[in-house]
Amino acid sequence: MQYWLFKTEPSTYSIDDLKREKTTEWYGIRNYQVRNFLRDAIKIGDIVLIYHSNAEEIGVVGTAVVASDAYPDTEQFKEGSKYYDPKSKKENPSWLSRDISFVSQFPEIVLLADLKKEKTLKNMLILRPGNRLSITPLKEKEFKHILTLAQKNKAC
DNA sequence: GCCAACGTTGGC
DNA sequence: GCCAACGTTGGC
Repeated sequence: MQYWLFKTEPSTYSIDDLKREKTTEWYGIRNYQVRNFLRDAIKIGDIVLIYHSNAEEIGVVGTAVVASDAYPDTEQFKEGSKYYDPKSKKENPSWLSRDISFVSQFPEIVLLADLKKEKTLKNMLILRPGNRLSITPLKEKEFKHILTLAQKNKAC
């Protein structure tokens, strides 16, 4: 079992959208390192934290589970799509997607500002300045710690 | 293959 | 809206 953090801009796709759709194609990955995570490292059944970036409230908002193997990103072939890539050929697609399924939405967002206060999380990749990967691996310890923070919020 | 210019990400 | 950090592009 592995843990991952998936970033999304809620104005584009939020935890609410995922909750409504239940399962979605996680498309639009246009970074080779992240593409390789999707292809090689990520497995069906891995647990995902959903993170809202570039938003009024930045932080972790819920959990999901990886629900498919990697397959060609459907947007890369759609002319006019923001994610259209004319260099990508159907017989050798550049970009991959996986499906993820909604698991839970936290009662309250766990804010980035609060994550930064936690010693346990100080090595978490998302907190590293300049980190721009939209998917990052999480240690089990980090994942569980964030769940604990989410539970604490509920108690307040 | 180097590297400057440019574009994008993402927190503030 | 600003800007630092970083990836990508393209001329040489």
